[in-house]
Parts: sequence; C-alpha cells; structure tokens
Amino acid sequence: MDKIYEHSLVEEKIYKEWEEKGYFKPEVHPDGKPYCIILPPPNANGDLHFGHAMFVIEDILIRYHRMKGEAALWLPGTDHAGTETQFVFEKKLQQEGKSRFDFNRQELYDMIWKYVGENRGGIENQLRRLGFSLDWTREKFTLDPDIVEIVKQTFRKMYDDKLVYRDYRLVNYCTRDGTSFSDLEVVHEEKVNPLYYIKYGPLTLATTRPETKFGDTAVAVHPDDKRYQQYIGKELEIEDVLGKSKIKVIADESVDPTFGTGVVKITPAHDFADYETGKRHNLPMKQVIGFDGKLNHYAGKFEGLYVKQARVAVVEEMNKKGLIEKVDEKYVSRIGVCYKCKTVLEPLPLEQWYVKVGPLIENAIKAVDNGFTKIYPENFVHILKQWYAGLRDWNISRQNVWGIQIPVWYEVVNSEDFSVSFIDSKRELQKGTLKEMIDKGFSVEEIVTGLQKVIAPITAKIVFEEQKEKGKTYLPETDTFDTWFSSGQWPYVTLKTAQKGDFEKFYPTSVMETGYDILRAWVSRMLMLGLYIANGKHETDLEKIKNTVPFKDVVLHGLVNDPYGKKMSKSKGNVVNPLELVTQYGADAVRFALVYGTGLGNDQAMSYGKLDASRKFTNKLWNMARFIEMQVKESGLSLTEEMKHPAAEGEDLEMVTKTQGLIKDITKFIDAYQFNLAAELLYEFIWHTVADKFLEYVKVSSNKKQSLTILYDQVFRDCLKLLHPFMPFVTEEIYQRLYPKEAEKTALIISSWPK
RNA sequence: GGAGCUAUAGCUCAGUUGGCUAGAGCGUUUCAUUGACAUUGAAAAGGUCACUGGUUCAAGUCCAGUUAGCUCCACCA
Repeated sequence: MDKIYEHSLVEEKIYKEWEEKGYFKPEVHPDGKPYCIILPPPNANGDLHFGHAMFVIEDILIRYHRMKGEAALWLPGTDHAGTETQFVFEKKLQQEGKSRFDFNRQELYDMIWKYVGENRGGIENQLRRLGFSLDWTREKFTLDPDIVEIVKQTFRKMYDDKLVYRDYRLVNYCTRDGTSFSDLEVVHEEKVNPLYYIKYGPLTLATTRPETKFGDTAVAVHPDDKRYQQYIGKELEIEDVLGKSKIKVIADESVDPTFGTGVVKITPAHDFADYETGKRHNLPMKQVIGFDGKLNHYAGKFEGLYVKQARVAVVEEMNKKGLIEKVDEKYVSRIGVCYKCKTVLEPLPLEQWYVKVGPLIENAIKAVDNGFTKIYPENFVHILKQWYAGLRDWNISRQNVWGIQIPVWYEVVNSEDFSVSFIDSKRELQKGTLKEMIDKGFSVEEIVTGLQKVIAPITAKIVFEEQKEKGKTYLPETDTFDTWFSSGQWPYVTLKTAQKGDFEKFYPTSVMETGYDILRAWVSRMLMLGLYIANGKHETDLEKIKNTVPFKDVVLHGLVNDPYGKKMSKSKGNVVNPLELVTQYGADAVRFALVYGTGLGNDQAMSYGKLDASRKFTNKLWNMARFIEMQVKESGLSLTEEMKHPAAEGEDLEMVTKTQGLIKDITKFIDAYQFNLAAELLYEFIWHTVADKFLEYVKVSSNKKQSLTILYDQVFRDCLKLLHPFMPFVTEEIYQRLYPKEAEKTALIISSWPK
C-alpha cells in the first residue's frame, strides 16, 4: 500500500466496479424489505451547486439500509424546471441576437430539449463523482413521455372531480418573461415609490400608481369616515388628464381612513386589493395595461408607453393641469418582482387554470397529524401547517413553452373572442383576434401549426382531445403546467414508470430528503397530489390515506453557504462547484465534512477547515490499514484465511466491548437521522480510541497475536463497515485490500451491517 | 403584521427523551517522534453555555420573558 491515500486513483475505479456489478440496484437483495428514496430531481438547466452535495444524507441512508440486507432503491432523475430553464435558454438566444418570438412552440421546445439533454449528462457525472449509489437503470426525467402522460391524466381526473377549474382573475405577470406566477414565486422588494396626492374633483387621494388611473372604475372611502359621508354613492364629475370624466364614490371597509387622505382609487384590473373590492361592489374591470407591459387605447395619448414611462408622462401632464396636490417622494413600499429577472410584476387579469386546494390540504394535514408522514426536524410541521392554513387556490398555468402543455382544447364559437399569436408560413409573427387572422387569409391549420399563444375567453367550452367533434373548430390551450404540478407527483410517476412492479413494491417511499427551502413549494405539493393520485380520487378514509402517502418520513437539511456564511449565488460570484472540491479533497472528505458538525436542518458555512480535517481522516484510516497489513504479514497471520476468534481478555476484551457499543450508537444515530452525531463519534472513536490507544497497545501487547487478531478481524472491519455509508470509497478500497477473500464474495458496499 | 431559527472556547460549530467534571476542528503554547500516518503523538491554556426569572434532587438542555442577529411568510393604496 502507498504511504499516502490517493483518492484520485481509487474513486473512479471503485464507482465503475460498483455500477457494473449492479450493486446500486435493489435487486442485490431480492428478498429484502423494500426501502426507497427518490432523489429530488435537480434542475436540468445547469451544473449542480454545492447544496446538492447534501444528497449525501440520502446516500448514507441508502447504503446503511442496503448493508442491512434491505432492497434499497435510490431513484435518480432530473426536472425540466419550466420557467427557470426557459429563462436561461432565452438569455442564450438573446446573446445570439434572437428571441422566442422568432420561433413557434415546437421549434422552441426542440431547441430547449437539445440544450437540456447536454446539461443532464453533466449533472449525472457530478452525482457519480460524489459516490452516490443511485440506480441509474431507473433514471427518469419529468418530460419523459410516460410521465407526461400520467401528469395529463392527473389533470383530467382532477377536472372531472372539479379539483381544477379555469378562472379569469388577476395574476402576477412578468411582462419580460411573458408568464404568470403562483403567489409563492413572487419576490417582494422594498423600493422607493413616490406617493402622489391627486385631485379627483372635490376629493384628493394618494396613490403610487397614477398611470393606472385610466383603469379606475370607482373611488372608495371608509363607510364611517365622517369627512366623506356626503359623497358616498354619488357620481363625481372630475377634471382629468384626458379631459372631463365621471367616477363613482363607494364605501368599503377595507379602506384605511388613516392612510393618505382616506380616499383610494379602485382599479380592479391592476391591483389585487382593488380586484377584491371591485368584486364586492360589482365594478367593471378595465384593463389598461397589456401583457406587453404597455398602456393600451384607454390611455388615450399615453397609449404605447411602458408603465414606467407612462407614470412620468402622466404625472407631468397632471402637474401642468394642477391636479397634483403634493408628492411624498420618499415613500417606501414593497412591490412584487419576478424571482428570475427582477422585473416589477404587473397584476393583470388573465384566464388561468387553478387547483382547488381545500380538499387536498385537508388530507395532507391528516397525514401529518396522524404521523403517517413524519417531518424531521419537527418544527417544520408548524411551518408546513401554517402555510397550508393560509393557502389560496393554486395557479398552475404558465405561459411557457418549456413544460407539459395543459391538455385541453377550446371550442371556437365566435372567432372574435379568441386572440392568437403565431409564426406564419413566411416566418412572420402574426397577432390579433382569430377573426382578423382568418380575414387575412390564414387557415386555422396554419395558425395552429405556428402557434405561440392562444387566449380563449373564459366562457369557451372546454374539451379533451378525443371529445372534439367533427365540423367544429378548436384551438388548443397553449399554457403549460407550473413545474411544481408535475414534480409534485414525482414519487408516484417515477415508481409507476421506472420498472414494472416498482410502484407496488416501493410506494409509499421511505424517506423524502431535501432542503427545507423547498418544503412549501415541493414537499407540500407532493403530499397534496400524492395522496390524491395514489387513491385515484379524493379519499377521506384514514387507513387509505396512511397507505398512500408519498413518503413516510421527510428529512430536511439546511443550506450550505459560502465560507463567510453568505448565501451562494451566481450573481454574487461565490458559487463553489462541488467537483472542484471532490478533485482536491476526495469525495469521501467532501461528504464527511458536510455531515460532520452540523445538526439536521441547520445551515452551515462551507468550511475549508472541516474539509482538511476530513481529508486527513481518510489518510489516517489508510495508514491504520497499512499498519495492520504489515503487522499481519509480519506475525504470520493470513490475510486470506478466515480466522478463529480467540477468547478476548483484558485490554482486548475491553476493545471488543467498546466496539460493540459503537455499533449500537451509530445504528441508533442513523435511525434517528442524527448524522452529525454518527460522524463525530466515528471520527473520535476510530482516531482516538482505535488508532491512538488500541493500535499502540497492540505494538506492545504481551499476547500480540491475539490483540492483532482482535484489531484486524473484529474492531477494524466493523469500523470500516460503520464508516462506509459516510466514506464509501476509502473504506471499500481498504476492505478489498485487507479482506480479499471476503471481498471476493461480497464487496463492502453489499456486505452486512455489524451487529 | 405573523412565524421559525440562532446566541456555547480566539474563530467555525457539535452537544435531540434533563445527569456535563461542557466537547470537536482550526488557531495558540510546551514537549516528543521519522514513526503505519502529505506528519503524528503526549500535554496545556482558553467558556458565569446572550440576559432575567421559573420548574426540578439536578438545567447548556424544559417553561416564561428580555436583548441581538439571521431566515421565511403575508402584504394596503
């Protein structure tokens, strides 16, 4: 054996051997108890970041259960990550001087497919380099045809069960990315937004958004506000930027009399609160901002200006006309921005698909309350339930191409009600109502072929593919599902499609291990959707809920930050590629450093100190093995023959007893998801009890042969096994060298867990 | 506005049914050693476990409150 452990000579060779011999497949223990973890699918749009290395926790669990003789399945996969991937890809297009408006849906989809295909290989390579014992023969992708089919069926079922519906309401819309978002995806930023006090006839009101005034359909005051009693219910005639106009005064409880002047303009089409107020008072919705972020014809001479420009222009005009009483220039408010591109989101009215969350949440909470799904650390139960409690219906429509198209068609009765955009056969972008396009001479077929986007009226009749009747005209829904709608079904769809019989054997899965940051976005959705699809319907029977949870345990790890404790992000330039560290320190050291010294669910700062200590530990282990090998040869013991266990006594017996205690402790810690304690104890025991004390004792023992045998044949082998889930490469390499005869039969990875 | 997390050695952090004489890594100091070990070993210094109360035979650990930092959620013009 070399004097120094050289991970670069070992890791690739060992991983290849494991994989080729099929050790990652649950079939190595065909009769074992099923144990299953589904890998949280990384986004297939780039490299893994360092946080992904935390999947080591899953590998520890899988290796441990595999060694216990269970049929352990760790199923890999990647996620198409609709909005994010399209964002990344469009940036790339932009660099080439193109945009998505140059392509029809199919062309764009095919291009992204190719791009993503290239990325997926890189991700797989990273996961292998970290030593993850994933069953690659079962790898899945969220856009695999069989998965897409199931996701569409789920939607269909939910439609029949009235758990999804289409509605026309305000959505958070990014005019740059051209898509809406769910509430969860909106990021709020604090910004200085001047507060303008504007005269509306005899009244003055305060607003940060004067440019939306063209969409006002009322002004509101609090019903008890004494200052304005004489106006309630009246229609005011006011002088406005576009000349004289009329506006109604309503009374609504939601108005805060202490804010501004106690008067507020109501713009139902462009403000969430106003939308609600508008519904209570039956106010018309007047959309003055388009999906391109520009003002439309209602804005008169301001038509065509972007919101930002329009605000300046409108204020200027109002100043000229003396309509502005005062301006609070320093007013700070929090506004929603796009989580990807940081563009200010516009609340815009749009026809969208929603999931009715009530019944699904009810069952998810039952699963958690009854302990059918347990969450570690426990405090996340409260976070989850609190989120469920305030959850509104879930907008699952995304105006993206990259994703699973919502599988419905709309019957065209009046072609004036439909607006379309498409690339015609001459590769020109066409936009307008369906009627205008047909009048221009385009056939419906040509339109559908080059389609980019259809907006169907909320009243349109909805049919599925096979329900289309001959002689009628239909346009497809162009929106795709929110990525979380498909990944929310991940445990179900993967096991249904990976290999025949997997679902029956492995569902419900044993553990879902992921970062706590996606508890709401992902784990919560898997619980909601998983219970529903596994039962095929909304089920209230507790026994059925128990048997259909997508996972029995949820284990949440913390974030890995940069060495200074700051969140790693591309924009800050402090992202560390896990592969660089694996190359430098070895996979075992990287894995160990991530687990050592961090309690479950706590964030950690990446630490070069811990990496170094871990790497030294691999070297220590290596040299312990080297010492044992030499001693065994010197003393005439055999490396190939099974030894007879001598009756231990004295120091030897004590060592055996201590090792047995260690086995109990490590087993207990892993079962309780206390990986840090297991790692710390192993480090302490192997280095300071075995190496510093017992190994030194063996050198001077009066019965050296017996002491050495205890060390070689009991203590050290057990240590290797206990350490293997944490440091798989170095332990396997040592095992094969030190115990060649056993290793010939069963590699360490599939050997038995010590008892 | 609501919730959660964190506060322990110079630094980074463990310490999960209360039993601690409070630990690790790195750093610091002293000594030893070419040894199985890009060293490693033996030892040392260093902590009123944020603060104040409470429960208990016993509190770093449980409870209440205070302070500070971080994070998340909801978002009113």
